[in-house]
Parts: sequence; structure tokens; C-alpha cells
Amino acid sequence: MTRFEAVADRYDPHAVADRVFAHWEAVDAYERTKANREGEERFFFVDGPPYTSGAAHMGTTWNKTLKDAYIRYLRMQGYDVTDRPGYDMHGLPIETKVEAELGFENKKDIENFGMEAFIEECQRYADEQLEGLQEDFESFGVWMDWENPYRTVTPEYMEAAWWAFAQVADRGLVEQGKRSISQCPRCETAIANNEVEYEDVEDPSIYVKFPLREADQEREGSLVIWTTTPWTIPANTFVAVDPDLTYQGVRAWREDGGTDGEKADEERESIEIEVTDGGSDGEEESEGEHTDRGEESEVLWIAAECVEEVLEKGGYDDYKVIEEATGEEMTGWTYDHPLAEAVPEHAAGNGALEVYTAEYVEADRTGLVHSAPGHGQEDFERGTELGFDPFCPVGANGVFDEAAGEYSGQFVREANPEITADLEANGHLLAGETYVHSYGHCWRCGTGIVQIVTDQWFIGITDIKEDLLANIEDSEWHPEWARENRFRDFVESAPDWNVSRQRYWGIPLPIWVPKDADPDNLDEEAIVIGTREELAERADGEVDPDSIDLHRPTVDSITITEGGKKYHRVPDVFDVWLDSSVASWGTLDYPGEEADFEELWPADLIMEAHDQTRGWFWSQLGMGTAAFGEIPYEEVLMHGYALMPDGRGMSKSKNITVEPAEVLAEHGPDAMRLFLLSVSPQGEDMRFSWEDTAEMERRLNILWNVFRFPLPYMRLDGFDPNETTLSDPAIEEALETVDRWVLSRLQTTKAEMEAAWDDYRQDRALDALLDFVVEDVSRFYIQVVRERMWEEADSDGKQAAYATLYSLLREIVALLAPYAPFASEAIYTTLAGEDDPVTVHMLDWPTPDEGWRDADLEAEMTVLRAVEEAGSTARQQESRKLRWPVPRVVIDAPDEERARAIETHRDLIADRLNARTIDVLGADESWAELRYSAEADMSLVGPEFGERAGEVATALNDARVKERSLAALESAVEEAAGPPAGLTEGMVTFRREPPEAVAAAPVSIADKENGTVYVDTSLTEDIEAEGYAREVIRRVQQMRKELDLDLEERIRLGIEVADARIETLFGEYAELIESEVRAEEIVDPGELGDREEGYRREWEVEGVSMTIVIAPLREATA
RNA sequence: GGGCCAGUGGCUCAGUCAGGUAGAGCGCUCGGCUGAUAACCGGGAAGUCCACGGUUCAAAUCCGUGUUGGCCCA
Repeated sequence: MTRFEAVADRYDPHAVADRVFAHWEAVDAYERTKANREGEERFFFVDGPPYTSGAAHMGTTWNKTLKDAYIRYLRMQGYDVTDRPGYDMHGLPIETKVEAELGFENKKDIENFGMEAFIEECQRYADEQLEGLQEDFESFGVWMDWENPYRTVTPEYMEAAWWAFAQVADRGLVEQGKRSISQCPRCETAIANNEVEYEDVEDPSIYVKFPLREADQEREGSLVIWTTTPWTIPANTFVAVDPDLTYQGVRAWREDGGTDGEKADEERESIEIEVTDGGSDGEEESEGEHTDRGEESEVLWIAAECVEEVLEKGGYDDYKVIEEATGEEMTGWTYDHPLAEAVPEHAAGNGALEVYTAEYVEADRTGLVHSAPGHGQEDFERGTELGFDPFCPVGANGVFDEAAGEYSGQFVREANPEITADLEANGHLLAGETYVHSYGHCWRCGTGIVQIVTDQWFIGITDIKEDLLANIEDSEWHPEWARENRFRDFVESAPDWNVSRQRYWGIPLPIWVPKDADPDNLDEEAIVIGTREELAERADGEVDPDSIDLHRPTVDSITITEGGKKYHRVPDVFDVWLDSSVASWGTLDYPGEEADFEELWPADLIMEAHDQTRGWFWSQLGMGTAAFGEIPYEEVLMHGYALMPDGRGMSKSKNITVEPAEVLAEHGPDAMRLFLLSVSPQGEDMRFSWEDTAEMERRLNILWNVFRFPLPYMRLDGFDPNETTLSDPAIEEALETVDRWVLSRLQTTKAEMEAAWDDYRQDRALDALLDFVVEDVSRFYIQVVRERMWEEADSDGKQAAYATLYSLLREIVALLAPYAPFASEAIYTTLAGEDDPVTVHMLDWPTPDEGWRDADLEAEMTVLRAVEEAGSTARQQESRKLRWPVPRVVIDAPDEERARAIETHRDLIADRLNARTIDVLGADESWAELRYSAEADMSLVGPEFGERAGEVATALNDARVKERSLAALESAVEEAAGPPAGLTEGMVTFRREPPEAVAAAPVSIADKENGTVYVDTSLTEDIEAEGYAREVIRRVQQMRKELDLDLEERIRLGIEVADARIETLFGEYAELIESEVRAEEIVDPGELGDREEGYRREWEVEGVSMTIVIAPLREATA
């Protein structure tokens, strides 16, 4: 690319991206940018690995764009930044995708297909997805080490997980045992809580009576519980109550068939709650009252505040409280299992089928909770405390086993109707309806989960809770509340981490146990292997540590014989969250490679979306703390989610998405990145906006125009940025106010940007930059400097403008580089010379040069621009175009300081407002030509002046007085309408009256009024002459453009005006016209038209029609 | 059901921490400019600051309740 070579007229994002991609490849831009910082201070960034299923969605795109921007920024700051991308490639999601591809329905299909073949398919699938993701990321310019990503499926990486797990085991934190877990009955494995997706489903909602064993407590009746999972009732072991809650035993009546509801209502209202010790008195009384009427009655135990609601559900007509007891007092009451006959093996004896207190009870529904330690997590925990062996008659596939008696062989949820029917048949169903609530489903296959108790392996998170909470303090979060609220809360309530999965595609557990080991104490006897080397040493038979694939089924067949015992591997694989939890050392190939780990760990920075509070932020903390006692990262940038433009969450399955590829196709990578980076990265969600993305493209186009505007002139004049620099004294001398101003603004912008970046607010830095480019450079500086560039003769002033613009552009593209790497590069390479770095991304981040900073000048220019704005408003009021000069502008400054600022830059203002003269009034001066009129308040003037009122009012309105005083008004009125005795100041409102043809507008700075600008738009012949001359110039320029004439091409020009007065008027300006449009002479158009094929156009100018003909000179002379 | 975050012109958001006359960009509209030109500039209209209640001389801002959306948890 040649310096200052012509570029496309219009910013074309795709052409720019294509060219830049080619350039990067041609010069090895990425490699050289990295090499450029080799040996500098290292910065350890760790990429949170995206999961390799599906393409990059907008959230991933936002995430990677942020990472890329920060990496580029840090590199420009001089750091040697690690940028190894990662991919999370194991796990159930991929297994289920592959199962779907192969048409599998359950684990049996996999076993039939062959585990090894299935795992190969998973590997293939993950590799394919990885390729797709890499292409996506590269397509919008992310610069990471794509040649060498870390992949969770490599032996090196899997070893990092094994090794860490072995550390955890050494610290005694690996536990094995029965736990209540969420099980996907289709995938036949435990799934993590954060893999459970909640969806609304309609479930049974049943109220069940658990009959008290009368013999045990000499009390009749039933405990009433409520559940939405009838299938858990076979496993019922105890009933839980709140110790402090009051429960009531109520005798409830239900009439058979039709009933007199009114009467029942009356009676119910009249019932007074009687508390009796034994309950027998009231019981007999009530029974005596009602049995005669042929009704049924029974005693039900329900929390006091739930009684009415439950009885209503049960269709009871009336009730009477016969006994009260607290939960505490109910402890130990015994009952019979409601499905005793159908499930003969149900829990019994050893304290089972009794009432116990539990924390999870709420005064909701019935206030008594059916508890099955074989299912629910809370039930399990409380059951364990109480010493129960959990009874779980359900297999891994969600089917009742032999222990479930009559129900064995049925899928649990499908057994619900039969169980409910049985309860009804044996009289234990109080009410049965359905209920819509959110219920957990497997995040991948959508099957409803079941809570069952199975054998699993755990990391004992709860044992190190204090360390975890303490380690949180060693990390800085942006925003801070993410750590203080969200994360801390989560860590505080985190349970032990179930790391085992009964699946195939994952890192195998490196645990070997003896065949005859006590199944409840496997962790006592387990061997945990930490490295491939160690495995080779201890394994029976030959194992080559360099070539072994650690996946199943390879490792399944390896045995270890020690101390006379033969050890077999536990067949489970790790929870996939464990894979990524070791990324901070896995990315460094530790423990295989040690040097980088020693130097770099822990990570300096990670950045992910807020869902990772529960995910990667957490898993890394847990694993780091369990394995090393340390948190593996120091700084966290937590961004939000990408939402639809209307604020809904994006959802691929519901087809509610904005696809990154669509945005790229529409607006190109830079505009998309600019939009994504213009949003706060701190915790808040981002609504995607097509409009704002388009706006970013427009902003880039403005920058493009700023950039390409000076190119032809620089080329023409042979501007050499190495020779002609701002530090050259001659050039510095020639700098004009606007040059110094724009350079000062640049320094201020750099300072603002750096502060914002340091605060992890790259969005604010971008605002500052774009504001500078659009407002200051494009809308002001370029407008002012244009005329200097047009000058034909070379001059220091022109060179100074070139040097200023060149320096501006060089710095702007450096500042823009992390955001819009393509556009920045395209501009940079056009501006750069042989000795410059091959890519903008190798540059140092520009720092403010205080020598160019001039706060006073910036403040003065703020005043100036406000004055210009007011002047242009005033012009508009009088409909006087900027092209037409005005004889004078009078500026009434609010204070001396601003008056001085305006005085200083009088010429600039005159130029901007196209004014012949500028008069400035100081703070205490008033404009001699200004007059005041008065508006009369007729409600006051009327009563005071009676029939003279109209006359006085007219005189007031017509008055033009020099002073803003009542006395001046009085004398003015006296002249017109006689003495206005009784006129008071309250009757009038003063109004400023500028002279004829003068318009006034207030100067507003930061929304405060700061003086007034008066623009005199009166016309003189000379002004008209110049006005028309400039109208002609503009039209000729347009015609030149229409003919696509070269900038330098000379023409012959013919003008004919319908109005003779005007034709003669601008005769005076013939020279101006000739020089502006590069015309040799002005002739009669007829002369041109007859002889040549001149370009002829009719124009209507300010109501006067004229004919303009132009002919390129070379044709004319040919 | 619980926790966290957000709700400000038609749209996207700033302002909320440290209470004091509601701002920007886009869009709309009217006008201007025309050697950056499918660009650019200026003027204007447009807001019960989610609702209700409280504290205060004064609330978009602080407090409480509710509501809508997002994420996480159950």
C-alpha cells in the first residue's frame, strides 16, 4: 500500500475487512504484534472456554469481542499478554447431540453401538464444532492463538484435571457416598444443579392422610400432607413438622351427597375454637350433635393456619377444633404407611413412620411434609441426621424396582395415577387435583428429572467453606456488587460438589478401588492417580505415558495391584464443570510444563457473563481452593447477557435470536464490534440494537471521510510526515488556533479514555473517542481547515494543517484499534511509511502530551462554538443562508473573560459566521442600537386607564426606548398618547427590540444562557453581489462534479442572468468566481454554446433564473 | 418461592454513589450546506424519570411496597 494513495469514496466495511485480512496474512500481523511485546512484563489472561456445541451466538460474540478488545489494549500498553483460547469439549450436551444424530434413545443404544465408537463420534462432533467456532471468532477479528488452543480433551489437559483432583484427595476432600441428586432418567446419570432447567408443567397435587397409629398415642385421626410427586410416597419414611408451628386436630364433617351449604356456613362461622387437653370431651359432644344427621366425620391434623384451606379442598362442610399441639409436641407420633399393602418393603421400624421436626417445613399447604430420604435432597439430609438408611425403590432409569412392590417395573411419573387411585381406594386421599409449577428438566434432553439417592463422588466443599469465603477477598470484581452480593451468597450456600457422572464422554475419574471394598467407604481405600507418569508406574501391565489416551474405555481396563489387592477404576467420568475449573493451569499445560505456571499463576484477568457466577467463576474458586487453597484469578470482569432488541432473552430453540453472522453481513465486523463495545461491560444486560449498529457504521464513515479528505492534497503537495512534523519550529509557529485547539482536545480525549479503560469501562472510552472524532474533528476542525487545504500555493500554514491532521489521524486510529481493528488498520496502513510498524496493533497506546494541552483554549473554543451556534440560529430566523455574508455581528458577552475569549478569536468567528465585522460588547456595555419595547398587561392597564387604555397600550407596544426604565417608557407614551399617570412597572414587561433586519439569539453554554448574539442581515449591493457570486460558484462546482472534472482542470464559463441588475452586480466578483472554479474567463453563454458542446444548466437562484455553461478548456482549445 | 441487576422523550442510554431548573445520540420534523457529498451542519417538537407511599424546604436520585424484564437459585 502506498502512502496517501486514493481510497474508496465511501466507507465499505466489507471491502475494508477483506483488504485488512489479506494484509494481516501478508505481513504476519498477529505474530509480529505478539513478538513485539516478547520479553515485556507478562499479563496472564485466561479464556473461559466456550462449549463446543453449536455456533457462536450473540452472547459468545460479545464475550470474545470484549476479550479481544482488552487483549489488544493491554498489548498496546506494552504487556506480553497470554491469549490462548480454550474449548470445553466433553460432557453430556455433546453426548446427547451425538445420540440425537445417531437416533439413540437411551444408554442401551450406546452400549450396543459400542462405547469406543460412541466416544469417537463425540470427539468428531466436538472437533467439528470447534472449527466452526474458531471461524466465527476469526470472522470478527478476534486475535487469539488459534493455532494452539487449549482443548479439554487432550491428554495434557485431562492430566491437569487428574492432578488437581489428586491434590484434592491428598487434602482429604474427596468423599464417596450416597447422596440425593438430580437424575436424568433418560441419560441415566446425575446432573448438576446448574444443568437443571426449570419449566412449567402440570403435575398432580394431592393431599394425603397418613393414619395415626392409635394404639401408640391414644389418638385417632390422620396427618395430612401435600405433594406433587405421588411416586415418592412409596419411599415415605417420616413426616416433618415445624417445631414452633401450631397444629390443630380438627374433626371435620362431610355430608354424603347433597347438602345444605347455607346452614354449614352459618355453623362454621359460629364455631368457637375450643382447646381441650385430651380432646375426648369435645369429640363426644360433636359426634353426638352430628351423627344423627347421617354425616361422616374424621379427625385431621393440619397446621392451624392451613385448616380452612385444606378442608375446603377436601370438600368438608364443617369442622371443629378438638386439639392443638405444637410441632415439637407432635414429635414421636407414629403413623401407618398409606401404601403399606402395595409396598410391603416400605420403610418401617428403627424410628421410621414417625413425626420429626425439620427446618424445611413451612406453614404452607398443610404444614406437614411427607419426607422420603431416598428422594429429596432436604429429606435426605434430615434423614441422614436422624440416622435413617435412605430407602429408594427407584433405579437410575427412573423405573421402580422390586422394592416398590406393586409398582415395580413402572416409570415413576407414569405410576402417579395408579398410586393416587390406590390412595383413594384405601381412603387415604383427602383431595386430588393438578397444579402448574416449575419443575426441573435435564438441560440437554428435556426429560423431567427425578430426585433419587445414588452412590456418587464428591469434593467436600462444605468442609472448606471458610477458605472459600476468605479466598473471594483475594479477587477484585467489576462490578464490585457481583462479588459482594451474588457470588458470596452462592458460595455460602454451596453444597458438596458431586463430580461423578455415569456417562462416557468425559474425563474418567482417576480413582481405583479394590473389588471387595466396603461400598459405603470406598474413599477410604481408593487410589487416586494424579499423572500419566504415575499411572504408568502403578498400573498392572504396560502403559506408555506419552501415547495413552486417557478416555474411556482405554482406562477402564487398567488395573492396579498393590498390597495384595487388585484395584479397578470407578467407571464414572467427571462432571464437565470440573474440566473447565482447572483452566487456569490447564491453559499453561501444568503439571506437564512448570515454568509458565510458576511465573504466571494465578490469572490476572478473566471475563465472562453473569451466569458464570454459578459456573466458571465458582468452579474455579472451588477447585483452586480445594487443590491449592488459593483462588485462581485476581480480576474478574463480569458482563451481562445479550438480549433481543425488545429486551427478551435470546433463545435458539424458540428461534428468538439475532445471529452474529447476520449482523456481520449487514454492517461488517467493525460496526458490530463498536456496538458491542459501546455497551457497559459491567454486569448489565445488553439489548442488541440494529439502529445503533448502523449508527456505528455511520460514525466509521465519518471517520473515513475525515481521513480521506486530506489525502489528495497531501499527495498533491508531496507532504512528508517524516519531514514536516509538529515538533518542527517553523510548523509549530504556523499552527493556528484551531490546530492548537484540536490537538489539545486530543490530549484531553486520551486522558479520558485511559481513565475509563483502567476502570473497565471501555464503553465510556469509546464515547469519548467518537465524540472527539465526530464533534470536534469532523464537525468543527475539518470545516475550518478545509479552505487552508484548498489554497493552491504551498505555505507553512498549509503544512501545519497537514501535520496536525496527520498526527490526529495517527493517534485516532491507535485509540480506535482495540474497537475497530479493521478500519483502524486500513486507515493506518494508508498513512504509515516504510519505517512504521506493519500494523496499527503494534503501536503503543497513545498517552496525553501535556505540552499540547491547553485548558484555557478549550474553554475559549467552547464559548466560540456556542457563539457560532447562536449566530447560526439568528441567521436562520432571518432566513439568511451562510453563503451570504452579513455586514456585522454584535456579540453581547456575559462577562469579561468570555468577552476576551471572543475578542481573541474574532477572525475565526467572522469566518464561521461569514460576517464582515464583529463587534463585542463587554459585560457592562449595552448595545447603543438596542431598543426596548413594552408589553402591556391589559388586566392592569384596563382598570387604571379606562377608555384611554387601548391608546396607552398601543403606545406602550410601539414604544422604542433606549433604557429599560419606566421613566423612559412614560415619556415615550406621553408623546404618543398623553401623560400616562398611574402607569406602574407591574403593568409592563420589557422586550428587547434589535434594529430592523437584526436577529437575536441567546448563547447557551452547558444549558446556561451566556449572552446574546445579534446578527445584522441587512442587504447592501455589495453583499448581494457577493451572495450571488457565491451562489454561482457553488453551482459551477456542482456542475464540475457532475462532469467529473479533475480538481485542477481549467474551464471556460458562461453565465447569463435573467435579471440585468443582478448580472451587473456580481461583475465585481468575477475574479473571485474565476479563481474559485478555475475558470479562464467568463463569457457570454451563447458564445460557448454555439461553438462547443458546453455543459449547460438552467438554475433558479433566490428567485432569479440563470443559465450556466461550462466547458473544459482542453476540449475548447482542441 | 428466594437473591441480584435494570425500568428516564418513539428507540438506545447518561444522570442515581455524595438530593437542588431532566440530558445525549439515533429517529422525527423544518431549514441550511455542496471541492468529505448516498456525506455533512443548524433549528424545533417530543419526557406523569415504571406505580404507589414515605423521609426532606427540596426526590429521577434516599427509604418502603408493588409491578415489568433479565440472570441466578429452588
